[in-house]
Formats: sequence, structure tokens, C-alpha cells
Amino acid sequence: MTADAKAVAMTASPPLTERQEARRRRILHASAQLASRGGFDAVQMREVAEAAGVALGTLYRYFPSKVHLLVATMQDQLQHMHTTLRKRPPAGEDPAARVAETLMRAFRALQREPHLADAMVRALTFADRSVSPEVDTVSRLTTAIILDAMGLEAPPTAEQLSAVRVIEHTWHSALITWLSGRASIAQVKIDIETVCRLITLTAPGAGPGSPDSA
Amino acid sequence: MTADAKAVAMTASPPLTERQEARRRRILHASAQLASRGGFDAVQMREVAEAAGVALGTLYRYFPSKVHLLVATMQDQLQHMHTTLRKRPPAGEDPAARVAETLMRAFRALQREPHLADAMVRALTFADRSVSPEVDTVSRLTTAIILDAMGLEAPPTAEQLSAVRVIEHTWHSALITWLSGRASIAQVKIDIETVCRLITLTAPGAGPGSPDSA
DNA sequence: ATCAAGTCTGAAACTTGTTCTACATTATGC
DNA sequence: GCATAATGTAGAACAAGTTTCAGACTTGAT
Repeated sequence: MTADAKAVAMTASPPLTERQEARRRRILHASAQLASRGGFDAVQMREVAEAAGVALGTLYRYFPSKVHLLVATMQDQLQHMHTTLRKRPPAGEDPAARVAETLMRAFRALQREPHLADAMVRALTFADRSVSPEVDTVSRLTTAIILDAMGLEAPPTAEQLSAVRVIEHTWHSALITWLSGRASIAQVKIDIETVCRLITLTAPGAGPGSPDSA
Repeated sequence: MTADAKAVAMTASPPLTERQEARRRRILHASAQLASRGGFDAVQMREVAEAAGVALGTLYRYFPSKVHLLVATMQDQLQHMHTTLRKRPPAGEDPAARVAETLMRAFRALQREPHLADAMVRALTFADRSVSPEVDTVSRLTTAIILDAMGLEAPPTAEQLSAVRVIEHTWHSALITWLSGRASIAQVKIDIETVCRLITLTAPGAGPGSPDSA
């Protein structure tokens, strides 16, 4: 856990004092709270500032835009989820099943706070270049979760990393279609299971020319 | 072409007069123009209205929000692209190669107007429930383009449709990562080629339990 | 303890999406 | 043609993200 905390702090170049760290935490908490209530629109910068007991200007010093704030909130939540997921590793036989199980577990967690999920995912996909570093961090966290779920013995091959990238794409996009009411939960499940087949396809020994060489 | 035009008009319940159709077209043109200049942020409703020679209130009568406007712009552009792509069908041997080729061709077209692509894609993923019907139309258009590229003889199976859904997810998400500068064009190409393998995997006769039955 | 630099506060100002209002223009049914 | 409803115009007003600024508070070095 301490290692995780350090990993978060790592992104901020100058070390924060205790009071600053506390402010930052209050802000993120207020952000998640408001997001849980009413999603992206309910996270209003003035309200976040007031709820966190901080001046508006200070909020903007810590997070230079609403999108930055929500992406940071997502980082925070993902960190939680990663440690939670690690406690009970997926039980599937093959990597594909384990990844699908893990993602569906994460999905069910998001379902419990759909408004929060909405705020975070919308911010993530709406982010422009100025938020790239932060979005990249979220992406790396997601990759780590998927690779963890695969439970590989050897380091992943280039092909497997490509598959993971595509799985991440699908995960984000499927989440969006669900959040905007254009896909059912069952549909998301199918999409995830479909894309997870790529893992089996790219397993070492299942090369493109010889899928039957095992 | 006339059939396509009718397909567009189909979404608007009351038939528009000629002058109204002209206004709508001027608005969409102004939108695309401004988007091409500076992306999502450059499409400012006041400027669109002025460039289209229309009052702000009128703009909002035609398109109830900026996102609606940009999604409609995307519909328009996709329509163009679909007819363009149809003129020279992809030459690949198998469906997977044809789809990958088609999507990369579309991608290169978007590259020529990256700001426009930015505006449209950001609007698409930022759209909330109130824009679902319009976003759905865009999704159906994309599906049609992919199915077209596959060049199937028989109607697609449920599995193939799932694969197409995942391809669409990947397409949108990969586009976003490219637009926000977090992935190179080469990376997008790899992702698309990776996901297109799902097509081969789900071809009739390549069932899940017997990939080596050919 | 004190000074300087950096940080935080409170509040106003600015920007841009969206809504509203009062009036002019157009279209439609008789 | 004319009444009337729908549509369009100009512009003010409102909402929320963002910026700015003057002054108060912390902090760290001397």
C-alpha cells in the first residue's frame, strides 16, 4: 500500500507538505462524492472547492482543469480497484477467461456507482493533449490490471501486448456505450468475451501460421 | 446517392422546406469548416451561426446542442466516406485483410483533416443519453462500412456481428488515442490489424473449440 | 525574530454553451 | 387575400469553466 501511495505521488514533481497532501485528498474525495451523485455535470468546480474547503483558485492550482481533476479521480479509484482485485485473483483456467472475469468484476464494481463511472470515463475520453500524461498513467494502470489477470509466467510477447491494447480499447468504448444507454450489460459482457479470444489467439505457440502446433 | 440522401432525411420527422434544407446545409458546412480549423474548441456556436448566416436561436432549433451539431456533422462526413470507399472496394484476399485495409484508408482520410476528426470523435464519445439516437445512426453507418468491406456472401452470423462490434470499439478508441497524441499512426495500424484477426477467428467453420478443423 | 517567496483566500471578471424574450418574417388553411 | 400559427432574428440574460487580482497566511532561510 505504501508502494502504491508512492507511485501516485511520483507523478507530482515537488513533494507536497502534509497539509497540501490533505487538501489534495479532500479535493479528490469531494470530486468523487459529487460525481457519484450526478455524474460529469454534477462535478462543478465551485462546488468541489466549497466541499473540499478550499478556494477556487487553489483547486485550479492543484488540478488545472475539470478534466484533469476527474482523470486524477479515476487514477485514485483504479488504484483501489487494482488492490481489491488482487486480493481475489480470477479463477479461470486460461488467461482469456481470467481477463474476462476480471474485467466483468471491474464492470460490476462500476455499476454500483454508475454516475461516478460516467464522470470518470467521459473525462477520460474527452481529455485533450494537455491531459495526455495523466491519461497515460490511467492507461498503464489498466494495462497492469489486465496483465495481472492474465497471470503469465513469462514476460508478455509483443503480440500479447497488442492484444491487451485492443482489449483496453474495447473496454473503454464498451463502457461508453453502456453509460450512454446504447448497450446492455449483457452486450458488454459479450463484447469483452469476444475480444478476450485474442489472448488465446496470441498465446505463445499459437502463431498465425500454425494455430494447431500445441 | 438519392437513396443515401433519403436515408439522411429519414431521421427528421417533419419534411423540411427548401430554404430550411439550405439552412441546415449551411450550418453543417460552417460546422465542418470551423472544426477543420481548430477542432472541437473552435466550433463555437455563435461563430457557426454567423458563418451560416443564421440566428443563434435558429441554430439551436436545428441542432439542440453543440454535440448534436458535431454528431450530425459526423453523419454527413461518414456518408461521404461510405460512398467514396464503395467506389474502390478493398483488394485483400480474406475479409480480415479487407476490413483492415478499409479502416486504414478511412484513417488516412481523417488524417488529412485531423482537427475535424478531433471535433467529431470527441463529440461522439462525449455525447450523453440525449444524443443516443444520433450516435446510434453513426454507429450503424460504421457497421455498414465494415460489413461492406468484409464482402460476405451469406448474412453475417451472430459471432461475426460481435467481432464487428469489437472492431468498432477498437476503431473509436484507437482514434482517440491517436488524436490526443498518445499513439502513433503505426500503433493504430497494429491495433486495427490485431483486432481484425477476430474476423478470421469467427468465420463460419472456425468454431471456438476447433480452430484446426480446416 | 524577520524577511522574502511561495501559497491560499475571496471575489470579481471573462468566455462560451444554452435559454429566453420581444418582434419580424414566412407558410398555411380558409 | 387574410388570419394565424410556425419559424426566424437580434440581442439580452443565465450557467459553469476558467482566469485574474489584491491581500492574508505559511514556510524556509538567514
